[in-house]
Amino acid sequence: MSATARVPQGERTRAMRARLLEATVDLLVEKGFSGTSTTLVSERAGVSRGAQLHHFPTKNALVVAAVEHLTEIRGSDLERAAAALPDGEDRTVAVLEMLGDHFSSPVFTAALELWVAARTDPALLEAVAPLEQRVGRETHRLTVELLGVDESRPGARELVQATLDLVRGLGLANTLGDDTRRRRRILAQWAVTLDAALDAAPATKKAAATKKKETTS
Amino acid sequence: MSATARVPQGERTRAMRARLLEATVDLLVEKGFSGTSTTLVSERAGVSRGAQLHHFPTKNALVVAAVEHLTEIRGSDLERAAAALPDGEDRTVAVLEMLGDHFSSPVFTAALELWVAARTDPALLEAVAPLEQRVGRETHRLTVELLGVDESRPGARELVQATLDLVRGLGLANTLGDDTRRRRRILAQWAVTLDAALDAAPATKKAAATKKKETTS
DNA sequence: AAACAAACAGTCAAGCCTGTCTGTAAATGG
DNA sequence: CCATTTACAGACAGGCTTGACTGTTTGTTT
Repeated sequence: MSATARVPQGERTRAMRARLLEATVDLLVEKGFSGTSTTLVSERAGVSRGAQLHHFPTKNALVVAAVEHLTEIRGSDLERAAAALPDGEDRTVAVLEMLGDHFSSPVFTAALELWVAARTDPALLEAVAPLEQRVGRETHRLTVELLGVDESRPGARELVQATLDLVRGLGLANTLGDDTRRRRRILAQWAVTLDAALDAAPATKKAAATKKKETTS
Repeated sequence: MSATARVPQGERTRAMRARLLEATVDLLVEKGFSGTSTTLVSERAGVSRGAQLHHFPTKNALVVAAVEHLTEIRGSDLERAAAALPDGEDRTVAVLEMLGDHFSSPVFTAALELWVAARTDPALLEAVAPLEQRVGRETHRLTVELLGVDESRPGARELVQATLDLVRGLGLANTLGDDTRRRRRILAQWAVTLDAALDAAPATKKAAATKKKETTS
């Protein structure tokens, strides 16, 4: 009689899929996209080949699910990091370093692998493109909010975009070796320049809340 | 005696290797790194498998040679594009667009594939890292020269680096679809900001030659 | 011109990867 | 408590890739 439902099926499925997706992301970072074979994933996840194929019938299904999983991780990572930002005077530099760190983290590396692979894999592209676009838009929105940028000012929007493309480029540079020191120097300088550019003719800048900086030496 | 050297061996070797390397680079762009199999390369190059293995005994040898080949192409491409730059007043924007175009071109795409693959392939990394570093330094030098930047001024060097990392990021964004319009807008704004930042306190700026801009509205 | 070396051609085996297939255990529903 | 469905296990075949290997042609050297 005791032998009724020990572990409900929903729970089992969730755990199994989670383990597989985590292993997939880990392997993307460790071995790259082409090195992430389904056999390796099942081994790494401690899941039998049969079970894996049950939950994800094809490699594409697995990878697409991994893309979605990764997108969620990236989103929550960013929000968490944003919430932990100090409110002090060096707000801009803190925001930039937070972004720079994110785009140099393993999650970005995994995303980069998928990104590059998707370029020559139509099926993957179909899954990656919309999600990446979403992440891009959200990151933009978040950055605008964190920096208190008035996007109605001409050029402001482009400067935010440039900032994000810059950290993407820095993230790319970071994949071939630790680039932290260089990144810090560059972002510190960019923070000064960006502030100057955005404060140039403040018009109705809502950032009245934010303390204005006349930092320049 | 007339039947001496019809086609000298050196010539044949050079032509054969060139065909193989070109095919390799083409396939990197078309199919990505993992899609670039040695069989495909030999087919594409119109070279027998035996001949291929004669010139490049292993895939690694082929790819490493392709990296070097690509590095040369990138170098000469950049120099050629630099030489073709107009001398007019919008020098900065022209330089930035030239860089942006280069980092959005097929050669960059091929380099990106190698770059990403090298991250998880020690043998490849050994070949890619030093060459990429060289290209990076040369690009930096070229940019400094084209923009007439005085690197002795604090922050100037970092702004140039930021510019290059930005175009790298823009190049990355361009791989998932044509991004030309957005890139132009961003670079136009970046040019304004960069000029303002570099001209801020001109000290002994040698760019006395370059016309000064008080563009800001 | 003869011997030698380099260039070129194509076949073959070993290994890996993916996805199919058959079989077993566990859980839910009546 | 039995039937049905879902979860899990592992063997297997087909395809592709790499590099080794044998044989043929072409250029070089003396």
